[in-house]
Formats: sequence, C-alpha cells, structure tokens
Amino acid sequence: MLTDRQLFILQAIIDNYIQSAEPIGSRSISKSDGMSYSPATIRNEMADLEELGFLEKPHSSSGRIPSEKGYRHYVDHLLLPHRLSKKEIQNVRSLFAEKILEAEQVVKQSATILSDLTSYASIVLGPEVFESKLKHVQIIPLNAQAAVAILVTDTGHVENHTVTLPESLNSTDLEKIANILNDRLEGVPLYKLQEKIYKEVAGLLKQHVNSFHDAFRFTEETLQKSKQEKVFYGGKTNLLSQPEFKDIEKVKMIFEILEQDHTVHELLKPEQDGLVIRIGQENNYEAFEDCSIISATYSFDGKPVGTIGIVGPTRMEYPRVIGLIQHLSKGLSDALTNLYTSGN
Amino acid sequence: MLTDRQLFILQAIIDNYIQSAEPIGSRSISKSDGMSYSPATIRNEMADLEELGFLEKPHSSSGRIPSEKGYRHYVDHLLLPHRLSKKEIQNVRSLFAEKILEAEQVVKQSATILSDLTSYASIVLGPEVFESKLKHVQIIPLNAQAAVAILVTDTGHVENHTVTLPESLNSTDLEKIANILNDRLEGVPLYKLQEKIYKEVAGLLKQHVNSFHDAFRFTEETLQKSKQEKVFYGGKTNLLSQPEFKDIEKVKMIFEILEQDHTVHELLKPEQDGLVIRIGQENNYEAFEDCSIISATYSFDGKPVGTIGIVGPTRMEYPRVIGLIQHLSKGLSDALTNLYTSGN
DNA sequence: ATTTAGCACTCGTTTATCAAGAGTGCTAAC
DNA sequence: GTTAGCACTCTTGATAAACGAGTGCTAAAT
Repeated sequence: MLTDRQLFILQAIIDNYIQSAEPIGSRSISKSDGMSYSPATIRNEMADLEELGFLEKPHSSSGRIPSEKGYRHYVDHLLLPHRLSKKEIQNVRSLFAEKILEAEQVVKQSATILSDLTSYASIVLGPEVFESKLKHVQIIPLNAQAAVAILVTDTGHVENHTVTLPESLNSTDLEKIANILNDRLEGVPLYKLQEKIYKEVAGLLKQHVNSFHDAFRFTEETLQKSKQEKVFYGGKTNLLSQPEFKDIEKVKMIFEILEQDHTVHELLKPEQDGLVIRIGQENNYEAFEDCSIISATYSFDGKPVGTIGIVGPTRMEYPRVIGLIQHLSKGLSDALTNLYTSGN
Repeated sequence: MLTDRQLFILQAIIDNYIQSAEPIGSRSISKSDGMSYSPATIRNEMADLEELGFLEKPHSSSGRIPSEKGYRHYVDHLLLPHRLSKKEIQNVRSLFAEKILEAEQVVKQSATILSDLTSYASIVLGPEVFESKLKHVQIIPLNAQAAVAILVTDTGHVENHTVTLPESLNSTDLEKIANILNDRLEGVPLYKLQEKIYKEVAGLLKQHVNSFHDAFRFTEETLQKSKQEKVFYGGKTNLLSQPEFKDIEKVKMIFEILEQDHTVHELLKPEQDGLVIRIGQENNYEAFEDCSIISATYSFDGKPVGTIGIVGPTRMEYPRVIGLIQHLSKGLSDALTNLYTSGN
C-alpha cells in the first residue's frame, strides 16, 4: 500500500506532467504547493514509486514520467472531479438551449463542442435507432423499376433506401404493402420489426400481394440499413498539436484506424454503461499505446443508445475531460429524452 | 520559346522529380532514356530553364526542382494522357458495375476508390439536388409539437427535416397541406420550389389552412436544408505518407482547412466544367502552396451536379491522376444518369 | 558554333567531440 | 527519518571536420 506522502507525490508528478509533457524532477516537486520535503527525500520516494511500477524514467538520469499503472492509479484513486469553468458550462448549456429538433444535429454538435473545449479528438457513436418505434412507412415509386422506401420513427429519425422493384409488383401492390405495414407495425420497435413482419404480416401480405416474397426482400433491405450506427468526428486535427504526436508515423497509424468505422466502434464500444477510461495498451491497439480514450454512454429514455468519447495522449487532462464528458453525456441524454417523450 | 531539347529536359526532370521527390542533377538526366548529351550540356540548358523560371534550386549547389511555372507548362503542354493500368480500369469498372441504387453511395465509393488508387486525398462534392424534381412530399406528425417533413425527388434523393408545429396547425391541416403541395408541386425542380409555393400555392393554402403563414416557415426550413451540398472525403491519411508533408505544422494547416466544408468548397468549386488543375499558389490558400488540386465536374443528365477532386503535393503524378479523374467523372456521370433517366 | 571534359567551389548532411545542464543515486551527516 | 553534498549519467546544443552531390565556368575537342 502506498503512503499518503507517496500518493501526494504521485499526484503532483502526474499533474505536472500533464501540463508540461516533460519528465518531472525531484526539485520541481519539492517546490510544489503543500510539499515540505527536500528534493533528496522526494528522490527516495520517487525511486520507490518507480520500483512499484507507478513511474518510469525515459533514461537513467532523467526525471520521472507516469507509467500506465501510474495513470490508472491516478484515475481510480487520486483524481478529483474537476469543476467545469464558467465558460465551459456556458458553452455546453448553449448547445442544449437551442431547441434543435434533430437528434443527429445535437449529436454532431456535441462532438464539435467536445473537441473545441479540449485539445483532443472527439468521437460520437449513434444514436442507435434500434429501440425507437416505427411511426410510419412510406413507399414511393420512382419509375417502373425503382422505389424509395422510407421509415420514420417516433424519435423523428428517418431512414430511406432505394430498392429495385420486382417486375411482379405494380403500384397498387405497393400501396397495399405500405398500408398493411402501417396498419400492423406502427409502434413496433425497430429491432422487433423483422420478426413481427414474418410472424404477423406475412400471411396478410400473401393474401393481398401477388409475389409476397419479393416484397419481403424489399423491407429487409431497408431495415438492414438502419442497423448501422453512425459515427461523427470532431477535431481530429487537434491531435497534431500534441507533442507526443510530433512523429508522423505514429499519427498515421492512429488516423488510419480512426478512418475505419468498424475499428472506431471497437475502440469506443463500452462493455458497461457510464464512464469508461482506457489508458494506453488497455485499448488493445498498437497504434493507441500512447493514447487514452475516455468515453461515456448517453441514453434515450433511460436506455443507452450511443457513446460519446475522446481520444488524446495518455498524458491527458483526465479531470477536465472526465468532467466535460460526464456533463455532456448527461446533457445529451436529457436533450434527446426531452425532445421526444411525454408528448413534449 | 523553348527548344525541343529544353522541353525534353524539362519533362525528364519533372518526371524524375515526381518519382523521387529529390532535386534532380544533370548527371541523372543525361542518363535517362533518349538523352544523348553530357551532363555539362544538360547543366547549361538547366541554367537557362532556371533563368526562364521553369526550374528552381533549393540551394546554390543542389539539383533542380520544378517551379510552379514548370509544372504548369508540363501540365499544359508536355503531359501525355496516361493510360490506366488494367487493375485501375478493373477497379473503376467494378464500382459502376454493381447496380447501386443510391446516388450517395456511388459518390462515396468514388471518393474511396480515387484515394485508394492514388496516394493522395480525395474529395467529392455533391451531387446537388437542385435540378432534380419533386416527386413527393410527406408530413408525418410525431406528437403535438413536432412533425417530420420529407421530400423525395425523382432521383431517389430523400430530404427530411423535423419542424416544430405551430399551435395553430392541427393534424387535418397537415394532411391538407401535404395534399396541396403534392398536387401542385410534383415535377417541379427544387430550385423553383420556393418561388412556386409563393406564387401558386399560397392562395390555395390560405383558403384551406387557418394559419397559412406558419405553414410556410415550415416548408422553407425543409427546403433550406436540401441546398447544402454534401462533402465526402477519402484517404486524407494518405497525405501523411508524402515526404513533403513530413512537417506536422504544414499538415495541420492543411487538415484544418479540409475540416471545414465551406473552405473545401472554395478550393474545389470549378469556375468551369470539365477538368481543372490548380497548382500551388493557384489555390489561393497559404496552407496549400505546396499542394495541387485536380478536380472535374460530374453530371446528371448533362448538367453538372458535383465535383470530384484530389489533393496532393505539387509534385503530383499528374498524368495518372488526370487519367483517373477523367475516367471516374465520366463513369460517375453515366452511372447517375443511367440510374434515373429514360425510365430505366 | 556546339559540345564536353575538367576542376574549383558551394552548400547541405553526417559524424565526432565537447561543454553545459538537468537530474539521479548514494553516502554521510543532521 | 530527513537532507546536504557530490560524483555520475545522459540529453541537448553548439562547433568543427570530413564528405559528397552537384554546380558554374573555362578551355579543349568536335
């Protein structure tokens, strides 16, 4: 177990290092607020902390930098939740104050604000429309071979997909299909839609539509599309300002991964709700061994529907970023929920 | 006027420099194919070409690199249109072979292919939906205060916008509005929509709907959104592989500009149809003084609706990129046009 | 009149050396 | 348990020397 003094020193070193990005020496720690020991004493403690794995030395006679274990301990036990500055609060507030009606807009802007307020890159996943309920189906024929199928959910989300029309379907068939679907499926959550179609609507369709099988493929294709979660980015360029990414090769590897939606998913997808902090190697990607990712889920109507996260160097301003993310994910959840529930 | 030999040398230098990214010396030119003069002769010619402004020296005793004027002359007079390799042709063909039905998909994939085949960053604007014609309007109430308005065009493009409902509009009003709009506006190109509403539909609405003024704001908001052109990117990370962008500061400036849709517009927007090549300072952005941008418009039904372009270092593989872009913009135009015209 | 060989010169790049400075670890004194 | 002192380590920056690629110019060759 670490002594209080060790904890204090560890904290001071990490706080300092987060600011300066340079190895911290015993002298500067001995001069920091509330520390009343000489550099020599600090040095002894630092040697112990290094032996315990909380600190590292870039080379034998340099100052110390935090190890991943050090950051982990800092994050888990030392970090005091940071109060947002007035400016930050104002910024976030103004985002949610405007009555923006489209979920996608709110989510996009959250990404932008998050990256503007930090010097890191922000990523937002979602919101998933899986839980939301079908409000309306519309099928609009464009010409003899193609039609646009449109789904609208109770959250105002619109999904559309252009499909080829089987020869066998004529425009009265389309109308019939749309009518049947609307009749039977309004209020059904999207994730149950496919099942419901098979179990309850198939028979009906069969009666009224000549080639009901073709009609299925058609609805399936449209549903498929709504499953993909969207990804929004903000301020990727910010990372280039961080001294740890002055090496182009490193940045390249990071950006390559961030360019692919599916790996971004893996990076951010939380295995639990609430705040998740992944430091360095905890990210399981070599390119991200010098990065930390902080993410939090946001909810609609109590159920998590997406993730808001930030990517920065392991030397991240954890207290501030954590405060911001918590605040934003809360705000985002409230905004989404307020927009579309309880008849409001 | 330049002699044939000077032109030949200029071309050889540029071809070489595009490959190697290093200043070219007289010796290496004298050994290139079809050149039968000694280094000393070449040196004399090179000195002349420098005096004429086609070449530059990074420092007094180094080899030559092309100046912007040099590139310009190369592009305008020397460059022989490059045949695409079989692999490239195949790649592009396979893109347009699949019957993708959504314009946005095709456009996105074009960006991806373009950046995959080059080592540069691709950008695609559009397609504009301005010329396309209204097929259907739908208004779907979500709750007492909000509704989703949906526009579908004859090209299968769907635009949706969530709007607040004025207290004064009830759901029968909404139906009426939608019916009136559909009746009167089907087939009208989007860019004429607003005008048409005011001139021809206003009166009708006034008769049937209590607060017709509110109804307008509503349609306007939705139209507004469809005006923004979309921007797709591909392979921005590629730029990091180019030796001229090993300097983080440069890359940062470039990426910052590429992150803003409106500056990207300015960079790519062609003042004429067809192929446009902007070399270095011709881009009018300081950050892009070492970049060239090659872009071409693509069309729907004969009218230009978007731009496909590529951003790379001034030392760009002009012949290949030009070949590719021409091929792609042609393919893109054909694909779009075939998808939605002549009842096909 | 061209072309080219020869050569001195320039300038960037690399390598080695050195001094300065920051920081450590250890010992011995407090 | 704490700290002053000091030798030692390692990075950083500056300076200089050696190297090499490439030039410009002159004078000879074609």
